[in-house]
Amino acid sequence: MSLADARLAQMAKALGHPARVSILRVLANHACVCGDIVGALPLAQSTVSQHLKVLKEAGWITGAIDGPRTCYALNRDAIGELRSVLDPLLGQWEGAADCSQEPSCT
Amino acid sequence: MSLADARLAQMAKALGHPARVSILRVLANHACVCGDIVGALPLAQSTVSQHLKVLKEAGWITGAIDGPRTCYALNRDAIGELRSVLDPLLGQWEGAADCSQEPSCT
DNA sequence: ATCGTTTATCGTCGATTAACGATTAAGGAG
DNA sequence: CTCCTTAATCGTTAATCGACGATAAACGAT
Repeated sequence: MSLADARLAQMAKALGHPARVSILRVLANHACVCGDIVGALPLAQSTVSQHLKVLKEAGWITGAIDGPRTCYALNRDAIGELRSVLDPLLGQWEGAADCSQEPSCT
Repeated sequence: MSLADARLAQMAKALGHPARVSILRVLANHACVCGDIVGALPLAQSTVSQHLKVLKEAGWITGAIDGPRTCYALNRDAIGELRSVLDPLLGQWEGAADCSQEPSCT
């Protein structure tokens, strides 16, 4: 229930949709497009806009207004943040007790 | 839309709830408990059971039946799988074009 | 000032999720 | 066999999500 749990859950939740993973992949390859994402995905413009909003609120991307369009880019800080939150959890993995050898389970 | 996208989304979606992150943390610390998780979280037994089911279906944990109880453990393979899917994506990050310097955005 | 382009927001609808209590199923202990 | 414990499942309810079309807002160009 820690704050880190909530933050990790927020980032993971934003990742938890195939369309949003695809969007991140598009942004990783290309530069920062916007309406181009609509062209790259089989989704309506409003739907893509919604997904972008979710990703932005979770901190995965940034959006810069550029005239009539908005330029989206990956947020590099998000990587570090994800790793800093995920690694401690995954690090414990390695040393985690194995059920089948634990007396509490047999 | 690749298969990897769907898999990543599936794992992330399962992580995308604070209670499930907490459950993973409990399993990382302790050994593999089961009803103990109910005691560690402010949730009803049926709710915890549901979350465990989600985590198991996503491959995050394994469940071994042990008499009248079930012993849950972190699935070590999940770490590797997550990393193998996530790292290539995050790796592209570093080389991703920056919006503010791209001609397509100015 | 008006038009066309681009994106965000609104309203809606069906599907899914999260939570709970109640019930059922499976074993171990007496 | 009968209790007791443990966990999974069922049924329900409220809330959230995902998708869409339609609309509105912001801006550049004519």
